[in-house]
Amino acid sequence: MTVNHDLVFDKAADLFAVMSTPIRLRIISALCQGEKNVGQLLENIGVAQPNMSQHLNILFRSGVLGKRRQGAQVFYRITDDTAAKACRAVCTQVAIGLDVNDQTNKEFV
Amino acid sequence: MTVNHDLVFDKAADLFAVMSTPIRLRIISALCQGEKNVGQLLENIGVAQPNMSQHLNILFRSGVLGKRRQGAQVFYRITDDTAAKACRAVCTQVAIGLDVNDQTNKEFV
DNA sequence: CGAATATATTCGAACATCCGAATATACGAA
DNA sequence: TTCGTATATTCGGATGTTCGAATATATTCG
Repeated sequence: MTVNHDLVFDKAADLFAVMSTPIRLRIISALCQGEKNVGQLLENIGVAQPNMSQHLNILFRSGVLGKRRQGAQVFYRITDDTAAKACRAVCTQVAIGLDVNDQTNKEFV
Repeated sequence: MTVNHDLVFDKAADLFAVMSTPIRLRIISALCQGEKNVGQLLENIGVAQPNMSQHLNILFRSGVLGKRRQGAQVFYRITDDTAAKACRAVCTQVAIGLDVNDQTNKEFV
């Protein structure tokens, strides 16, 4: 039994769309270092709080992130390794391309 | 000398945006098997010719594809391995997720 | 309970994207 | 040059995305 290619490309395109804004890539990158709550993400990433919330929701609904509430705070974490790896791979390659003086630059998580 | 993260995330997001439609993923996937001209791509992918041309142009301008003219035909090829690998990796993972009966499904180029 | 903090939702405008239709350009053959 | 084929461009409408502003909800503390 083999999978329907139409569906695969549709779903893959959806995932790429989820990763198609710098803010969401920043969020994924920040969470690669481990679970963080919204306040911590706001410290790292220059974006308004409601805007952050919307981006987090997009990442959550797409399955890239999971969340848990702890008191008044909500902690997000990466739940889709494929997305995180794609983020890391592409960001690393882009960084190498931009930084021709340091081809070993691998600082992207 | 270290690269500017803002720029990296911007450029990576652009690349993800380029890969965020099923048609363009199909094109990339088809070209992983080797260079093809526009007519051949039209045979493989159900899309109108002007539409195909627009998608090819987007992929070309972003650096994912290269092209060469040979007579009346234009041949496209993959020039950005990172994009092709990201396409392959994500499509394969999505396919595995969709096809729980065949976890070894690796047919995506 | 009321106030303070943390996070989420809704709304609307600005802007971007995708497609189909029509048209344009490039090349080869006659 | 004219015709036929191959590919590209332009335009417009429909649709989607992003952001800021305003507001709503959830939780803790006093």
